[in-house]
Amino acid sequence: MNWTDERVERLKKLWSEGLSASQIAAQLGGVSRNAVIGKVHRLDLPGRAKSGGTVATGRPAAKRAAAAAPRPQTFQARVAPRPVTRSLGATALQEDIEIDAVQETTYRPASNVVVPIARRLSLTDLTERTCKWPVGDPLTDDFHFCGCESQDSSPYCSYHARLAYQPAHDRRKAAAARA
DNA sequence: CCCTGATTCGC
DNA sequence: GCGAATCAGG
Repeated sequence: MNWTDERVERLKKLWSEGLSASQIAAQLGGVSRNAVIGKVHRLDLPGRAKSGGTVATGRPAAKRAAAAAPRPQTFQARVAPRPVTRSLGATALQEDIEIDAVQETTYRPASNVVVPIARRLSLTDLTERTCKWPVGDPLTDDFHFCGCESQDSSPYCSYHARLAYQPAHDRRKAAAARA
């Protein structure tokens, strides 16, 4: 990716607004957070005085001569595929529960399901370890993602994973019971 | 481990 | 100039 004037402007703006380098990288796209940080320094923009990082000792001298390191991957984790068949326009978690869990399955009455506390993350705040369960109407600005800690490499937290991946036999039972 | 920014240096 | 590798700190 090329640092066009326009992209540099966006970088300056976002950096001044206090976004982290990784968030800016995600927003600009096509660059790593390292690239963003490097650019920030080259532009001689004011650093974060004291937050997070500290003065590093820098890289130890040459060592990657023979490396030819394989490029890790510029993560392009977009939104996860929609898990459930309905309720795209649901406004809140509670509604998802009613529609998908209560009706579809033979609801277990007193199961100790812990409803996660939504962190209301926006798209650019998602990482590979945050729950990507969409909440709200994507067309309105109250739309956000659950953002809870996701299990293992799952795109969802444990709670939403249960809603997303209902075993076939569960659904069948529910359907039979209804009919 | 997750994240943050900082630095060096091969390209 | 660019940014991956690496470091150091929360």
